Amino acid sequence: MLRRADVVDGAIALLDSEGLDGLTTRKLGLALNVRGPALYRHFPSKEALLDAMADRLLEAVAAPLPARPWDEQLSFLAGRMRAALLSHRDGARVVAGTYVTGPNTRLIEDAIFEILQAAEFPAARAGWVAFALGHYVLGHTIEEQAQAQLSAAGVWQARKDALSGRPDSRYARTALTEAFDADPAERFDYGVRLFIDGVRRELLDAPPRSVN
Amino acid sequence: MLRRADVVDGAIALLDSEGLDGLTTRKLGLALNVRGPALYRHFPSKEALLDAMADRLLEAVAAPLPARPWDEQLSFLAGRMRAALLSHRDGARVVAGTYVTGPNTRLIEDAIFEILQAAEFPAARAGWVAFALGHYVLGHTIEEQAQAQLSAAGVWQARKDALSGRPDSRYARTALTEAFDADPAERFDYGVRLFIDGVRRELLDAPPRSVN
DNA sequence: ACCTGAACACCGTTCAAGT
DNA sequence: ACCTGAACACCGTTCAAGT
Repeated sequence: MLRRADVVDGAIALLDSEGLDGLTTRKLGLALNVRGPALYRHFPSKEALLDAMADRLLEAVAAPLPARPWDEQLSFLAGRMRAALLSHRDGARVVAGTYVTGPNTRLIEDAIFEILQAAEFPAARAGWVAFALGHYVLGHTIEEQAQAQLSAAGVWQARKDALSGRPDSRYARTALTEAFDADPAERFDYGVRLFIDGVRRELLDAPPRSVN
Repeated sequence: MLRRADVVDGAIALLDSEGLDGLTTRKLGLALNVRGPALYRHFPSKEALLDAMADRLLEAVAAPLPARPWDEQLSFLAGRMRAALLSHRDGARVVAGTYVTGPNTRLIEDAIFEILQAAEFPAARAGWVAFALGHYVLGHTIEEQAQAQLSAAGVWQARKDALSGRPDSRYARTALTEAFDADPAERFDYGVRLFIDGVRRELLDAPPRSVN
């Protein structure tokens, strides 16, 4: 008998082999030794299945954090989110497609709030920080996976080639080649660091009156 | 006779009325007084059309910037990107779907490089800054539009209601309600500011040796 | 209770044929 | 040169019928 969790797991496995555009109810049914319509016992629509997949993809992110200073924890968590979204083909697009609101999203938000609270960051802005960080991670991973698809074809190299024969300034050429050739993980961490530096400055600007 | 630019414009108009999922070659054909297959004279595939739409959506962002300090210019540009992606239904998803590489993307990148060069920001990291900012904007607008869809249904309100009856900490509840109720534009600008503060710190840490 | 077969109303894309 | 009609190989989803 088919269990709901098996459907989600099977869907994520099929995502890896077929990609998001190749993920159909018929193929998923066959992979689970069932016919497509049987899936509708567990999910009212394919969209609902995608929602469940998105939450499943974020599961590992909600694990407990090592004890560290707040800035390292935030950076660590961002890295974990990125790793989770990249761990399956089109993972970022799956999560971006649904407005994420599953249980794991809440757990991750709570983790960020605990970090910020420990750092004595104002509660009124903690949600803004959590959203901003999440949006950065989402945007970055979407583009990383899109770029990976294009690299598989030759499009990426073609764009790099077009670069060298351009009338751009030396500054622009340096900026672009350094960005294209960089290790994506390093480029990602750099953005996280800029962001966290901004958070730190916010802490210094409006120091919490912890002595009251 | 059908011109390529008319197809792109018609597709964006249809995007507003039907949404990305309702944008089909058949409907677009009819809206242009033609049958679906006629579109293949101008685009080798629907994906190629979506690429052209993405570039078209970013057109307004590439306009010249007012003379201002670098940080205001960066913030202004980010706001313009956001406005462009939000100006049509599912605009962010259209841009996220394609790995953006059209002419307007290049113009926007160049604009950022000019801003950073004027601020004497190191060329080797300018591309990283441009990408990071773009990824934040993309992630934010995707979620903004997804949230807007859910608001149209009642899902958003439902989640807010679920919030009040939760055993969360006071800190988490404050953080979440402040994030949900905030003006999205303000929340967006806050994230941009964190980010720009990080860029500013980078400038102070490794000051360019402009006097050589 | 759980699943299937057949059907409905669609898709993107191809291509011979029309004008 | 530009477009259409018809067709191909699919989709998500519904639902009566099977077991």
